Amino acid sequence: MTELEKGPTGRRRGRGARERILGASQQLFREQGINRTGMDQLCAAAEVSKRTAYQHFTSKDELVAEYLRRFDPTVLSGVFDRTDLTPRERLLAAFDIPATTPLCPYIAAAVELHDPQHPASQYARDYKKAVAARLADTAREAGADDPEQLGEQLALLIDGAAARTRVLDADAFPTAAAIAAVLIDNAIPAG
Amino acid sequence: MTELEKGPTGRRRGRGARERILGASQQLFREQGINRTGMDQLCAAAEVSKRTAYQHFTSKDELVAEYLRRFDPTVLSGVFDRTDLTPRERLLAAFDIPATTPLCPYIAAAVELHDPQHPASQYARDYKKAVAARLADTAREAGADDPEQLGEQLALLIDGAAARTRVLDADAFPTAAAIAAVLIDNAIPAG
DNA sequence: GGTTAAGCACACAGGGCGGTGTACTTAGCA
DNA sequence: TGCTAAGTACACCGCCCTGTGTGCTTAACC
Repeated sequence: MTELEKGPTGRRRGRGARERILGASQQLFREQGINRTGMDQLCAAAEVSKRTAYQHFTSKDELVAEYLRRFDPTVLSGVFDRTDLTPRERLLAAFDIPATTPLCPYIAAAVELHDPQHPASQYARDYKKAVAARLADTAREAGADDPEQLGEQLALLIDGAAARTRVLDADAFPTAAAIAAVLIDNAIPAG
Repeated sequence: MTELEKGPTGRRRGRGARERILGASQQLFREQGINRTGMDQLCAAAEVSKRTAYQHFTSKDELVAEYLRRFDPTVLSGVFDRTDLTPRERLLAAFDIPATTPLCPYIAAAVELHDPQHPASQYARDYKKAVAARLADTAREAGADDPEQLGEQLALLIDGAAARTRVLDADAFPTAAAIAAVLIDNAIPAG
């Protein structure tokens, strides 16, 4: 006599609570921020009882850490995997994507959590370094003089565009892309 | 028989509460963040009773707005006023200063308040635009081809360095300064 | 010296949040 | 069919936070 909806697996709504919690986190933490999203609201959105949530994650901090660790990087990695683009085009394409995303969740998390020792802050650093490394790889592929430097510079541009977009409420990625074009042309001997 | 300390004006500690509140805000909001700083703590630091604080500011939001509106921009404006430097040197000097400041308080406020309609968010936008305008002025003075564009670009670099410094817990301003040097040299015909 | 504005001390209301306790229900499996 | 793991519903605790009410004290100025 249950009126609960059945998922694609044919299981009861309740099954797979952990994934639904993480899914709701992705949405709510980004839209509203971490501190402004209470566990009550999050559980309601995930269609999960609060008790269950605290059986999967011992605390909200742990949930936040997992949310950042598991942050879906397909948006950015998708750019690096596009074989139809030249390395130079791939570097520039990195500035087209994030315009849709309001602000890099790692920057927001670093501000909101405000504790460099927080496990989530560690994941944020890891992610930032990983992005810079991938940019450096592509820069090397493009034949840049100093790929590490260029990768770090491009990563800084992305973060700057993200932060400025957030504060000014206006897309700053075109400006960043223009700078990137200059840097890339300066760093690649042949052009 | 009062044991209260006397200030330089000879007045009782209690006088000038508003200024002390704003002063404590400057320190605590920056060090701990806005949301993590309670009014109790702030009043204690300002040596002001809570009741008095709420007579000067009807709400914490109003205090936050005033804190941002009154944010002391001498650090940055001091750079622009240095007549001993060439315009080009002044543009580059803008990347030496903010290393001491943990993160531009406006970026932090935009994340913490999370509401573009918040009056403080308006002040944040005003400040960002003002900085970009001053950079553009100096760029024009330096003979740049497109001063507005260069000013916007340099402002983005500053924000990027600030954000990245915060997340990575490592000074990113040298990287930003290196990019700035490239942009400036590219934008000024004579060099 | 008396008036007035500014400030103080302190308790407390009201609400939200993180987190827990308890008793019940369901799905899957042997 | 009966056991177990997963989930549910819901009340509840304690904490902290913003904001207020009340009565008292002090400084400044005429």
